[in-house]
Amino acid sequence: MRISTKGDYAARALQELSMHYDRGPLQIDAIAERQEIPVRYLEQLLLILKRAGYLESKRGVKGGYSLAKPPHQITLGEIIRLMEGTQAPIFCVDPSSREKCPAEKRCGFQGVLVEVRDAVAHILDSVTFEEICRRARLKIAPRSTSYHI
Amino acid sequence: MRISTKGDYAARALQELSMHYDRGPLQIDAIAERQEIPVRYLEQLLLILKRAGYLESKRGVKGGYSLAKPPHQITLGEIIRLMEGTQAPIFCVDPSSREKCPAEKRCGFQGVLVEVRDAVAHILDSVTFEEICRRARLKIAPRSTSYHI
DNA sequence: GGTATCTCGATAAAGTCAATCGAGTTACTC
DNA sequence: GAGTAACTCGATTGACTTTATCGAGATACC
Repeated sequence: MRISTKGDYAARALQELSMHYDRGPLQIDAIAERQEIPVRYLEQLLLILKRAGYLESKRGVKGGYSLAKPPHQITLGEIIRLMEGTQAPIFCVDPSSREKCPAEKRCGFQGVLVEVRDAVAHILDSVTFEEICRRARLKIAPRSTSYHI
Repeated sequence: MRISTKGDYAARALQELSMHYDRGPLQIDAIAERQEIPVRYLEQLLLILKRAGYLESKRGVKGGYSLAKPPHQITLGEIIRLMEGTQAPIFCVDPSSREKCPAEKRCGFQGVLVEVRDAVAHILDSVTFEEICRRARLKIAPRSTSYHI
């Protein structure tokens, strides 16, 4: 699995939105500025997230984006899969691909690659954005033990 | 981590050479044919493997490539790293990269990505080409319990 | 001397990634 | 109801990477 800027930016945007959850919409410009993402590119990514049901948007003055569900119901794994297309390290162990490996019958490492894929998926699917927020807050204010959303 | 044809082809070539270990050199054409790899492309990959010390070559009639060390001393992990450049899912957790993440101070998922990187490395580094041969042979002749190199 | 084979660097075709742009549409505010 | 702030959407572009392909050469064996 490789994470390109697409998945990276999307995850970072969702982190910002999670940290702002229940406090009204956040504007594209604000997210882009805080995470140093090109605005016009972020625009596209937020649209993808919206169409997939993760975000709600509001137009006009005081508009912006907000989460369509609480941070603890969104995992990093689903976002990466949505943005990157797959998590498989190689096409022959990609469940969403129907392309078949020509050497499958004499391939000794396909099994290993399946293990890799599953290990990665297990880690990413077990982390929600609530957890990501918690970790981000620990970095920003390491001494704080309180927990605000 | 993503495995492109480069790492894929290299690993498959090494598998062929491992299965032929101690039985003299194998020619590029033979390897290419068995694994359905473009000959002129495989040529380049074998050169990389040779320069890195994994292969020996012999020119002229009955020449070809052979392993420079026994299959159990080569891991899939080192080959993937050699061919793909890195195993890190993203630049900010790539130990060989000096590029720094601009958002590190407020990033909640860098830790998760480190976990992913280490999990992948652990799996790939624990598999040698001896093991890969064993698995390939099981596929080719599932009933055989004998073990030949 | 001739043939089989590896060696090496240059080049090219194709695809992907990461934006950038322009022209909308919607909704709020005054 | 005019104006402005904000999201929407599709097209395009430039750079880069991947995946080869090619031609000419060097080496070893018979």
